[in-house]
Amino acid sequence: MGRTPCCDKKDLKKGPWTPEEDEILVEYIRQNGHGSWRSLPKLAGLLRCGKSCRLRWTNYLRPDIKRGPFTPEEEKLVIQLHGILGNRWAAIAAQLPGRTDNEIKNLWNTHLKKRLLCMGLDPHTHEPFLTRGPMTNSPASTVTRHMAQWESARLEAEARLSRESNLFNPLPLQKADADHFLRLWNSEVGESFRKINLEMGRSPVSPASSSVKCESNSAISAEMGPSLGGSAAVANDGDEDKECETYKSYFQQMAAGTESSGSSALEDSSDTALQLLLDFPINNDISFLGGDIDQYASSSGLV
DNA sequence: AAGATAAGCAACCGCGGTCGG
DNA sequence: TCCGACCGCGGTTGCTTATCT
Repeated sequence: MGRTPCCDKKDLKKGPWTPEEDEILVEYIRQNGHGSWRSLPKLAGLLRCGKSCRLRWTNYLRPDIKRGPFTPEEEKLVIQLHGILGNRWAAIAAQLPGRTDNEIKNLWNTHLKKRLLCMGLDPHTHEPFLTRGPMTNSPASTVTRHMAQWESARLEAEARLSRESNLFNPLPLQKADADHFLRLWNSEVGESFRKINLEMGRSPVSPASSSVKCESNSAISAEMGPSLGGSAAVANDGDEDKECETYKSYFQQMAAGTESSGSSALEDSSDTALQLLLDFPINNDISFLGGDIDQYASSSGLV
């Protein structure tokens, strides 16, 4: 019963790959495909375990891998997706063509995490350290997390779909993504998500949560930027002030919503948050959804 | 110039889900 | 239905290179 062991690890080489080994692996996969990773090393004549071969191929030798430094746009996208998905590197990598999960993980651990820390942001939550307590209960933060949950599920399904469709369909990924997202948004799933947001807005909110303080531009972008798709966390151009104003007005509306006791105000703030999500990043930051997103958005009455 | 330290990155390890026998 | 191998993923390690003192 069962299968034979994966590899007995005896006489198997470890450590860095040599150019000769790379050549053997590439040539074998080019001619035969990888098939079963377990049997590949033996068939190809490599003294490596299948796992090592798979890793080498997926992280380094695959022909569609984009080498070289990350562009600011890619870094921005990684930060935003991390705010939504957390440390799910494979799901993040699925949105960055040519980049591997390992590469993105390394980028995050060596660059982006430090960048957020320098800005006073918690790399795990993307929220400011200083306003951590009240903010975690703030409506903005709650809305963000609910959105993140929905968005997380969407991206996971999307990543799976794109992997599968790439096997058979050479069509550009981005258009398909945009279609998929908008169909989903306009479907019952999206509808129920919007209802959840409204219901969540009715739940009691501590008065302390209204004391939203904008410690700095970066503090604002921590709450709005990564999670809602804003870009101030990595903004490096002249739009920072404009973006900050957008964030400030967002929080003013959030604070106003919690100060008034009526549920309608909370519903409004949820809607406002949703609207900002739809309005704010659509032309810039959720570029992976496709260049003609405006057309889809307007035709579906989202903007 | 040399040693120490930091940064970057490739690769390994272990876990959990899935699937085959 | 159960057991165990396979696969993919995220966390971690360790080597190499760059920078600092």
